[in-house]
Amino acid sequence: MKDNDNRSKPITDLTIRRLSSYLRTLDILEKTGVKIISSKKLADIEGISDGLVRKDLTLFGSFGIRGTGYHVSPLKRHVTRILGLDRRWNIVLIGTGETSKIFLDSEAFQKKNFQVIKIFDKTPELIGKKLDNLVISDMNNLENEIDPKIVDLAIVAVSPPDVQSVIDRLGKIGIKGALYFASRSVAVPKNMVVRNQDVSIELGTLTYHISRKVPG
Amino acid sequence: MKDNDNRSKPITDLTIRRLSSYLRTLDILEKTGVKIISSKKLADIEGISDGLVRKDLTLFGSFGIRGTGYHVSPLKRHVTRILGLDRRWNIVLIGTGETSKIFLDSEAFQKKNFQVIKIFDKTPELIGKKLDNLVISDMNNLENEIDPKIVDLAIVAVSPPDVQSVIDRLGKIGIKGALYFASRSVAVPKNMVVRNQDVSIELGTLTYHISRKVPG
DNA sequence: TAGATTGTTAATCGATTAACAATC
DNA sequence: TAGATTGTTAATCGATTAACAATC
Repeated sequence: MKDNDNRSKPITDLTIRRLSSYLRTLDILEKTGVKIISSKKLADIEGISDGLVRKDLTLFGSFGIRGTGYHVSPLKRHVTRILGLDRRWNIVLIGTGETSKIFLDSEAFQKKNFQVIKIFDKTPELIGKKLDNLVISDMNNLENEIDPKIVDLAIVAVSPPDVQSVIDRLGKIGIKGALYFASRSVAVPKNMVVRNQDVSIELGTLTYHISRKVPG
Repeated sequence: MKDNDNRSKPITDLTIRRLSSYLRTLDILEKTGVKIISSKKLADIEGISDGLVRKDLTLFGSFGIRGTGYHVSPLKRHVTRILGLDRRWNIVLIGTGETSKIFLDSEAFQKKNFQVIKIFDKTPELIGKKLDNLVISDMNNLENEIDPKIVDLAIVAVSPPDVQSVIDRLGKIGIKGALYFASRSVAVPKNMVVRNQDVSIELGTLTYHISRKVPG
C-alpha cells in the first residue's frame, strides 16, 4: 500500500518523537542482523504498547505484513523518509563552546546527513580561527552570511541571554528551525520550529521522582 | 495555605517538566528584579495557557494571591522544593568523554546543589588520572565504590553498547536514578528512574516539521 | 469599592488501550 | 489450514481549556 496522505490527521510531536526513537532502534536491529520485527517486540524495546507502535506507523502507511511483522530495513527506510532524514541537511552552528564541539563529533551528525556548513561566534579572538575545517565567522554578519535557501537548521549554542536575539534574527532571515541548549524559554518566531534541550529539565524530573520514592 | 498532599493526584511528567521550566524562568525573573508575576505573564513566557500554569501549581499548593499574582521568590522556593532541589544531590559520573566534561562545568551542576563525588571510566589509561579534582576510578569497581546510601544519581555518559549493562548494574546496587545520552532505548530496572537525552530525537522532530512546512 | 487574578470545576479535546476482523 | 500479527475502530483514559466564583 502507498503511504497515506496525512492531511488533517492528528500527528503530534509525541508521535514524531516515538518515530525518532523507533528509528534508532531499527538502526541497531539492522546492524545486529535482525531482519524482521513485530510491533510487540519493538514495543517491548521501546517500553510502550504494541498497539501504539502500530498506530504511529499506520498514520503514515501500511508497512507491515500480517502474521509476520515488519521487515527491519524497509521500515527503517520508511521512518527515515517520514522524518525527512532521507536527504542532506545543511546546518549552521552558532556559538563555539563545548556544546558545539560535542555536536560536531556526535554520531547524530555523522550518520544522518547533517552537514555543518558555517560556524559563528561573537568572540573577536575566535573569529577567523578554524573549527572542524571551517573558518569561524562573526556573529554580527549572520544576516549576510546565511542564505535561508541553503541553510536548513541552526544549532544555537550561545549563552542564555543571547539566545532570544539569535533566534529572532534567524527567524527574520527565514531559517525554519533551531535547536538551542540554554536553560531558558524563548519566544518562537512565526514560521519557525524551535526545540530546546536542557539537562536541568531532565534532572528536575529525576530529582522529583526520587524525592517521592524515598519519603522523608 | 499548606501544601496539598498529593496522594492519588494525577501528577505526570508533563507537569513536572513544566515545573522545571517554570523554575528556570522564575530564576531569571528573580535575577532581573521582578517581584511578582501573574499566571498569565508566566504562561506567555512559557508559551502555554495561564490556566495550565495555575493548574500545575495548585496540584502542590496555593502559592498565589488573588488579584495580584505570585511572589517570584517564594514561588521559586516552592517549586524548588517540589522538585526536590532544596537539598544536595550526590552524583556519580560514568564515562569521561566530552559529554561528561560539559556536565562538569554546566550551569545546571553548579547552581543546583549537584555534587559529583565520583567518576568512573573503563579505559585503563584514564584510570587513576584526575578530572575535576577527582581521581578516575575503574568502571569494573562500580559495585565496590558506589554506596547507594550516599549516591543519589548517575550520569551515564558511555557509548550506546555499554549503556544497558551500566544501568543494570546501577539498578542492582540500588541507585535510584540515571540520565544517559546514548542514542538508544534501554530496559529500565525496577525501582529506578531513567531518563535519556538524545539530540537525534530533537533533530528528528525538527526535520519532520520542516519537511512538511516546505512541501516538495 | 472596582479591578484583577487565583483556585477550581466542568467541558472539551487529545492520546492510549482494548479488542478484533482481516490476512499473511 | 492454523497461528500469528497487522491495521483499525470503538472505548477508555488523561490532559488541557473554558469559565467563573472566590477573594485579594
